[in-house]
Amino acid sequence: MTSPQPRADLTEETRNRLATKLGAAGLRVTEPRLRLAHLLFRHGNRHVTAEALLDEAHASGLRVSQATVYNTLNQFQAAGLLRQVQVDQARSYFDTNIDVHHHFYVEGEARLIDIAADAVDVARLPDSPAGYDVDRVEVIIRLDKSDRS
Amino acid sequence: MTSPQPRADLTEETRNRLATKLGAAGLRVTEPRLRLAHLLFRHGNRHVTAEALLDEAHASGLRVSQATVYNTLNQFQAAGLLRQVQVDQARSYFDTNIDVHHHFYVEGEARLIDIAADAVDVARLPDSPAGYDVDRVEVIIRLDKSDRS
DNA sequence: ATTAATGCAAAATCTTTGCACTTTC
DNA sequence: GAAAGTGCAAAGATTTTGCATTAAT
Repeated sequence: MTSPQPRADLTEETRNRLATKLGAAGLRVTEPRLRLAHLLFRHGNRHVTAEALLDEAHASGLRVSQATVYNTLNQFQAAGLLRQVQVDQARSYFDTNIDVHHHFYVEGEARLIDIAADAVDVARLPDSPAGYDVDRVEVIIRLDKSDRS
Repeated sequence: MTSPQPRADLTEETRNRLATKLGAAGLRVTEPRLRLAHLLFRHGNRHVTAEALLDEAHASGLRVSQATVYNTLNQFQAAGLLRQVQVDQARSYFDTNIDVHHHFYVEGEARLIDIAADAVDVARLPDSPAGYDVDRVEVIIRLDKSDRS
């Protein structure tokens, strides 16, 4: 029998890396944040809802409250570690990919798929209304299941 | 003194036009729907939240319930008379412009501005994942108030 | 020591729903 | 008169908040 691994693969090295990341973002390094950050960032880019992250945290043995998950997601977003994607009126999605890019979205499946920035060419943009600047341009390609004939 | 106008400028002619529109969309012609449709469609394109429409209805002397406003907006949307725009996790916006077009959005001001389809050039799109078709392409240009230096 | 983070439960928002009654077709 | 719409209030769902306790700087 191997011994239980309450902290999964959160090694000292990973902890240090994440602690640096949090520190650089101006966030205090706490155990819940470290472990949530680990869940979020360990495996490439992903899209996550608050509920999904809470479930995942619990499944991984992390006892964290709903409030902390919401606070953490919002703080990470404010700190630029996550991006919020608005595709569904019901839930918010958080994207660990903070580079400029776009999304496919399949309604009904609640599934987001990243599109690399250079895969879409937004050639021309209208002038912004006077007094306003472009913050960012979001392209969402809404998909339907194709019904073959 | 002129007599009160409980139905504002909802003339017989307008009622007939709207009744035809509802009928063509497969919706029964009822007084609340007719009056809400009038508020929505009388003055060019607009963006409206359920709350705003309810307030407007009450201000115009129409006694409708919140439930009816939500039902009506959802039915109009399902019937293709309105388009729902997802820009804010908090509230849903309904757009009376059902043609292909895009939006500016100013967060914090809860303001949507239409962009004509031909003012944006989405030159290249990635292939959709296998088994899925493009329903529609949505471009949202998020704006910030420009701070002059 | 100060300041911030966390948990818990309650509150706040927006939206939907159940059901009795009314209206449309 | 059958089917659908409406109002009312209650329920649902997601997200936020207040406050006491705990942890980080």
